[in-house]
Amino acid sequence: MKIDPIDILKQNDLKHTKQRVRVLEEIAMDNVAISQPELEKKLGKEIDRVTLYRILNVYEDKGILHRVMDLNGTANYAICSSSCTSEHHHDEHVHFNCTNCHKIYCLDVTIPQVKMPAGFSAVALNSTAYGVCEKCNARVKN
Amino acid sequence: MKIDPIDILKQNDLKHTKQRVRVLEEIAMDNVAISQPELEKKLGKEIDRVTLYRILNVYEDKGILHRVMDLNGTANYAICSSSCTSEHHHDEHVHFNCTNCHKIYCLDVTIPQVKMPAGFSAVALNSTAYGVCEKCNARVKN
DNA sequence: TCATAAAATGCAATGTCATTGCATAAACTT
DNA sequence: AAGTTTATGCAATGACATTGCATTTTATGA
Repeated sequence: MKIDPIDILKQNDLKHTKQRVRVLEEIAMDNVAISQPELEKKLGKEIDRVTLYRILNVYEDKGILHRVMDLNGTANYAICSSSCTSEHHHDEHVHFNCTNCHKIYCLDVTIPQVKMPAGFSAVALNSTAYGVCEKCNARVKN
Repeated sequence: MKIDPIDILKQNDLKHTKQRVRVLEEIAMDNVAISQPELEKKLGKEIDRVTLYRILNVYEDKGILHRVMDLNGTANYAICSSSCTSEHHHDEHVHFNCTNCHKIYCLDVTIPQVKMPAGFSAVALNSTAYGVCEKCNARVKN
């Protein structure tokens, strides 16, 4: 999937600023979700802390990014599939949270449906696996 | 399942203090996970903020409680099944996070196993459904 | 039961992280 | 190009968690 930050901004009626473009570029870099602290480390020289928060919030509201919480309650962000809108976030894939490098991967694995008990109506289902990721496993072996 | 706070403390080599007992009592009250802020609201008069944090941490370390993060990154705590130890948390049931009352339920539904991509080794799998819970659904209908 | 040692508690201070208000700067419109 | 609207950056504030230390409480053994 090709990501064009400028297209995304236009489609969502957002003004085109270099900060917003940079954030999208950074998050689209690979298929892992990136945490707010990491983003801040990478973009801190170019973008103010506050602006970063605001951009991330706008993107989440618009359905451009989805937010995943890791075990420490830190927010991680990844590009949403194209079907997400501000009304509906479809985030129906399994996440993988590496306990070594703390990266969160969006796996290409759909979440198996589970039966809810009577009275409970679910609108979304999240699933996160914890363990050691590809890269960290490789690093140990070699 | 019957919960006896004093037994639990003995089994885990923890000193018997009234604060520790109160925390366990409060969390064992129903089958939903309770958040740190809620606990603080309920116990704030009896227990100092800091002590509460420390107790929760000890309980988590010992495998007495497990911690679930909600969408806002707030920690929620629930009594662990008896098989949890400080080395291994088995938390292999689906959680239900009510978007109305924000309670987190531990459902009696085991998480379906999912296949990991090559290279990824998972040691734990968490699953959380979001929606409206039993009680909130009932409240709307009547 | 009392004295002692070990540990938990409460308070104050510190640290981290997120949010708000406002002046300035940048982007879209005509 | 000028004016309006919106985003940005900075400073201040607010919410939340952690650490150090003095005091209190619990467990142990005479």
